[in-house]
Amino acid sequence: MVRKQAGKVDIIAVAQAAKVSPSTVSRTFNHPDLVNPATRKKIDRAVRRLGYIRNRAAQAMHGKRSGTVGLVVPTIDHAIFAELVQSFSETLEAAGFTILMTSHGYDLEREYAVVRKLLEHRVDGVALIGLEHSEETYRMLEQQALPAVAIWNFDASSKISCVGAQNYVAGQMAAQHLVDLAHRDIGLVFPDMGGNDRSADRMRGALGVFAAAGIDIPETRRWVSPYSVAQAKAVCAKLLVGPNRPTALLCGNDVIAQGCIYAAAQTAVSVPAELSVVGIGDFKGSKEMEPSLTTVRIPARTIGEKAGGLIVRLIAGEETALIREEFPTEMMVRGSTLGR
Amino acid sequence: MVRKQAGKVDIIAVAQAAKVSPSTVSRTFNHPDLVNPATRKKIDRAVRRLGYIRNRAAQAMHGKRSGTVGLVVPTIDHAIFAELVQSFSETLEAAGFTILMTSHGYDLEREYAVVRKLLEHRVDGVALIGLEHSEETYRMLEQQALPAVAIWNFDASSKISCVGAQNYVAGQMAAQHLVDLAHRDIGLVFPDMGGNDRSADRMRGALGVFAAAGIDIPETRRWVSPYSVAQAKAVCAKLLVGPNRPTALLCGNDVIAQGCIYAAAQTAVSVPAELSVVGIGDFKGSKEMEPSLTTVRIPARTIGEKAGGLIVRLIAGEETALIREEFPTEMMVRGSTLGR
DNA sequence: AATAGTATTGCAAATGTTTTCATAAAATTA
DNA sequence: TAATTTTATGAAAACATTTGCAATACTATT
Repeated sequence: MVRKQAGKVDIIAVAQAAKVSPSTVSRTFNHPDLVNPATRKKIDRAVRRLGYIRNRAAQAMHGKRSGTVGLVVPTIDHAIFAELVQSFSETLEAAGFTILMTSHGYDLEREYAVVRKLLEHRVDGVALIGLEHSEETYRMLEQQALPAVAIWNFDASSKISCVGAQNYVAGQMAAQHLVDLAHRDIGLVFPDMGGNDRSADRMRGALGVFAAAGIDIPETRRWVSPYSVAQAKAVCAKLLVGPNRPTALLCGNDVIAQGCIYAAAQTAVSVPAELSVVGIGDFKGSKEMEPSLTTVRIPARTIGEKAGGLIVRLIAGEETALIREEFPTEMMVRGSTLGR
Repeated sequence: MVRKQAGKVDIIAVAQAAKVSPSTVSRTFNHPDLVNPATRKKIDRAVRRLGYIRNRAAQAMHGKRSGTVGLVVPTIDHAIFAELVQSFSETLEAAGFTILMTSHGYDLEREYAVVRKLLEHRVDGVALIGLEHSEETYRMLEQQALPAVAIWNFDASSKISCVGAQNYVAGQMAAQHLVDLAHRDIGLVFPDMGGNDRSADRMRGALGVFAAAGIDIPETRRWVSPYSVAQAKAVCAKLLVGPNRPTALLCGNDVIAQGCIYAAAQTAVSVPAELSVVGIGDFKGSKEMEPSLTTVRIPARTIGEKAGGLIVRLIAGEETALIREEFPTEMMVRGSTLGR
């Protein structure tokens, strides 16, 4: 008697049930046009009856694509990445891919490890957030000759394909807006910059504009806040009490800006009359809050979609060179800022 | 001369480079204690020099686990799922798994298709959101005897393991709070209930409490809003104008509640003096907004973590029965509600 | 020094599929 | 009706690993 693990339905079991060879079953899946409709029907029935599910792992061994794309994010739990990830994965799913997602919590060493793990799973391509990655990560990607795209940042001299905006410019825009409104005493509230080139670029852009306008931002006017409404609110609440407060706050992103606006409400500082607040990102809800948030729009959905499309093309081999797509940022002037 | 694809480094190439057999290389990875430390070092060097990356697909063929867990969500782009997904995946990554994530946009047919695709990739387990799934999906999971857990809802008679809260109770709590505050003219703002048992359960719970208190909520006091601050704000702004408005609003979740509060600010209706607003979920930021949102807390992080832990145990075979873990909801009374 | 263990290693079979090549059957043409 | 082409199928090799078994090389024991 043949030993037959219950529930262990493979292509051979299907072949036996349908009284054909395994090759034919395989063909029904991969090249249906090559098999007789009648046979196909028999096989379909057997597949259904046995509850057979193809084994992509075994397919992947034949140099076939695995049908997966790796996505590496610092964390999903940020409004902005959620939006990005959603549009990126929608695009890829529409093209028949499944997303292998991992996060590294802004730790570049861990990023290397997770990318490596993705490669072990033989993903057909990888997407990373930003352009700041360890040498090792870049080397590995290059050596494996794997389609890779960096999402979120645009850099004309990036080592891998990228789809995104110039955070540097976003920082400039936000700063310029405040300068245009004649603010001179400006506070900066930014997240920590370790392993986060987005933030660093924005800060650089902003400082450049301020310097050009002859505005100095001393250390005492710079605050660090994690990416969290709660913590940003706490940080801002502290800086807003007392008479010596800035007339405007430039925040590293919208979540921090949101925290600042709530802090102002809490401490009865009127926005925008007494304090202008500008964010960066234009997250969902920023426009709706009261007062609505003045911010620099970075088109997350579009970027996610385009990045998805690009990696599909890269995998299909339709695109072979290094591709860089830039999406412009846009100043969204709303209710949270006012001229001096 | 042996044909040798450049960059095609497999275990055999490593074996040759290290002058051992492929078996030994394999063992260095899977049972390092069985191989001589000196040999191991040789092999390690070869691996490093050649940039070899193991092929999990090939491993998975030997009945070994794939090291992946499927996660199926309606969408990631909701604050609440982001939090859940993050804590779930952190737990799994810590246990060495990689997440295969897909979304279905609240379409149960599509859900079946994506779960099937996950099975093709031979995930070691699957996690789904909620307990409302198609018959086919349940059947397939059962037939494949795959570790599966439903996250978010608790139901004492669920067909698969579940880790979550009772949305029914959450609805009750929110309603009871308003009843306790002596509100009688109450409006309901809920998302559409198709493919979304969470919402439906909350609504049922709330209506039960109102009925018991002798409060009727006519059709004219029920509004539907998608899960979006912007749209919720628009819906609420409309219902708040005019003299005939309810004294309290019970919202299907915090995002909608947030929209309502902004709408009130926009239309100069004072919260909580003129209008009480209660949400469900206690998302990040709900506590910080001004006024802070009264809501029913569903502990997303904890649920995500526990669900992750459970599926790990299920996969390891440490847990074999159907497990159901309930996490209690909690009424968070904050600034957005006031007695009549 | 002989024996019995024990630690290492290699060989070969097995895993679930795809694909090339060959063959058989059917359809078309002369 | 025979020859030719086309269509449909199967056999077997290939893919990159793991693992049971057997063989060999050490160690410890007497």
